[in-house]
Amino acid sequence: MFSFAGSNYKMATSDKHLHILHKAEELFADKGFDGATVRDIADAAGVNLAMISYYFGSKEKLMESLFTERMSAMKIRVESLIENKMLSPYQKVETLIDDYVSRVMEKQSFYKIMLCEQVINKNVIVLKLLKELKLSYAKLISELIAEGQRLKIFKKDIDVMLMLNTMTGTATQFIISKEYYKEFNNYKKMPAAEFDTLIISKLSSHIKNIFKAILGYEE
Amino acid sequence: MFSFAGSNYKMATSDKHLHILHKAEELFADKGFDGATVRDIADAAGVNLAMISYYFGSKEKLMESLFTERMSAMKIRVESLIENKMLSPYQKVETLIDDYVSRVMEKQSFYKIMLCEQVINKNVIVLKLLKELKLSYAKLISELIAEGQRLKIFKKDIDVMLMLNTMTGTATQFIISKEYYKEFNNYKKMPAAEFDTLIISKLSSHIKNIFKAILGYEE
DNA sequence: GAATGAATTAAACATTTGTTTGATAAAATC
DNA sequence: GATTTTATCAAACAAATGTTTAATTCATTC
Repeated sequence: MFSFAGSNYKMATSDKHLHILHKAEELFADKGFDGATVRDIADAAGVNLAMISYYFGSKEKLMESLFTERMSAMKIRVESLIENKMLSPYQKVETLIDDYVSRVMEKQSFYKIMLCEQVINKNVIVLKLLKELKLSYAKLISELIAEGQRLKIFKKDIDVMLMLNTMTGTATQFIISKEYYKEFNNYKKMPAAEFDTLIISKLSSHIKNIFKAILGYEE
Repeated sequence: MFSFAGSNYKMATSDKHLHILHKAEELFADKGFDGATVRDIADAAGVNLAMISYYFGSKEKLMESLFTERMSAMKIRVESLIENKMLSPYQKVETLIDDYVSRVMEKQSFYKIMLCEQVINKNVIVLKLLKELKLSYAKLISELIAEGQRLKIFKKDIDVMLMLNTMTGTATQFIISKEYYKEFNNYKKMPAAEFDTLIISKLSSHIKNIFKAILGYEE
């Protein structure tokens, strides 16, 4: 029996696997990898302490599992977008931004973890996954930009990685200073869900404007 | 006697205080607050383990001391810039960006720590300092922008905090993905110091261009 | 329905953690 | 120069940590 959301019911092993993973994700985001103890995670997931080692091998490997799970999904989405023949280069850029912003807002916990892991650089497997994602991402976008440059709709001499830094930086910076934003702009009484949709559109159009300026694109 | 940089010489108490603080800063940036142990810090600073508690009271208070020391300097610099009557609003914006970028690059360790602390939000005193800085910063810049708007050199309806997010986000995102940037742009053979000065000017002009677009400013 | 394998458990394990102690050395004060 | 205060140290402390154990329950297979 497995206690979850108040009621008890059986859960497939792979589901339980995921359930633990996502509870760990929340705790890692709130307390950091070293701050969240295996006991915290086991309690939050409603499983016995020993199950963490039993399922994942170790706390470190649990973190690696989380990264593998979350990051495999990301890469596919970007690649399929780039390969879409129906969209112009600028439409691809816009879709990319929309996609990125909504994904960051939806998976805030994971993006917080990514941020800390990039600072600390301890787990070599996580590091490798991050590097792989980052470089392949930059490469894909580079080709996209180059295509736009051939079509003379984008400026020459664009620092792609700096541009991407601005997108990821703006979005991740936002999730860690969300509360200050609320307070400063008097959004404190607004329901959380409403605020989130509002901010997704604000962030998206903000970044799109920036990208237009960087790319020298005019519609 | 106090061992430092290979040789032994006496050091004033307040200097030793600072010396420990800055060694701790490096370790917190590399390993995170929970990852860096008091023993690590004592070893790195070349002092006895017990001296940390003796000087600072606790590991947490050591962190708070670090924040108090580093952040008091920041606020003063911004305020004196804003009050400078010799500069036009846009010149102030440019100086602000130059100032911010070079400070982030110069104090990379501390900005890494700030990033993680904002994610984790554990130490209430650190949290309070961060909030205070962030809001007072946004307020000052808001007034500066409003002045530019009165003079009709800046656009209306500017989301100041989102704009600042872009500046801080781009810069901090850069310091945590510096190595990828080097690799992607084939800067790997360049000496570290040369790369740093290069990147300061690149980052500054990048952010200035973005701000020009956001503010609708033309020279 | 007995036998096999997987899942779950409470307890124990060895380290590591931040902090304190009590003794000693150095410096400052009178 | 004696006394008081401050600084330093090795050792000890209790609590917390990730992991393992060995027993037990559950599910599946024959």
